[in-house]
Amino acid sequence: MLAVRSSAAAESLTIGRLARAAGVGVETIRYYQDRKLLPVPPSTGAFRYYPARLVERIRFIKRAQELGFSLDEIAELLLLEGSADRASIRSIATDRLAQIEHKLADLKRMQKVLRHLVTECEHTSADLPCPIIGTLAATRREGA
Amino acid sequence: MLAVRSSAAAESLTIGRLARAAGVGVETIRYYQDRKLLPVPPSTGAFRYYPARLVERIRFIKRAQELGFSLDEIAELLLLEGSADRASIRSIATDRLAQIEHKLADLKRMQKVLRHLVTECEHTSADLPCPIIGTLAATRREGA
DNA sequence: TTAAACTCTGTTCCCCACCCCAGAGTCAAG
DNA sequence: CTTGACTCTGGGGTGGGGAACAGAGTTTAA
Repeated sequence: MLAVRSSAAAESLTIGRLARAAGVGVETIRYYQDRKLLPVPPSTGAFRYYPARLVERIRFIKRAQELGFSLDEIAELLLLEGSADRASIRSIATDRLAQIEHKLADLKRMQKVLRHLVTECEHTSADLPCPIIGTLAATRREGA
Repeated sequence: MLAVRSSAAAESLTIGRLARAAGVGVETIRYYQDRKLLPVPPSTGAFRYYPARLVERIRFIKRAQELGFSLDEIAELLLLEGSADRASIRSIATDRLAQIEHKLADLKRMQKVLRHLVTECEHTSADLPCPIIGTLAATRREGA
């Protein structure tokens, strides 16, 4: 008998079982509690017992993380969960989208430069100094 | 007379002047010293004096950072600076390029999913639950 | 009943690239 | 010679997302 600690049919789990069920570590759950992403159930006795539905909540968090949301953003999403305020939810998502697009632009620039440098390095005479180092070392004199 | 502390014509700077000349903070220089990216000059007297050529070295570091190299990678590049070992230099650069391309792929996936979710959210009835939340909350049952 | 496995709270550590502070000493200009 | 700007060493904090551990108590299966 490890379940049914709280009222009626709500199964409850110890923190370790909850962690395993959700595929995270125990410390992660405690960390999410600190970050207010998960509730801290009252301790009836020595241990705390967690409703099984928190498994879904943890998976929500993990899926949101895969999309690049920070834990703070996820906390906001959780507050808005089940609310009718879809504009606010969209706003968090579009902010995140903008961050992603910004980062994409950065990375594409880097990719272009690095690709160019590697190609240069492959195709210039081995007697000359390496163009990768050379470019990094060069003081760019804009005008000249 | 604040220069010419060391031998002959090599101008030397205090750490603050070096920092300003290179456009970084004093702490950054000390940090780079800890990380072995910059030498720690011997202290002749109470203060240390830095050769002006370190300005170029710091700029090298900063330019490499803009291309996304970590300080450890930059340390390797600095060791190879001036060497004829262009294959090793290229190898560091192509590793970094691979990291960038990996990250680009991740971000493009996220972008795609988020764009889709935002569009869905905009175009579905306001009476229904928000599809952004819904998707995050949904337990993916692969088979069904 | 006993031993293994678990839980509790609290603290500390990890990576990365710095930033900020304190207090004491020092240097350069006026 | 004073003043103000600087330097020295050493320590702490940041954010993100946890991991690891200590020491004591608890539960549970055999």
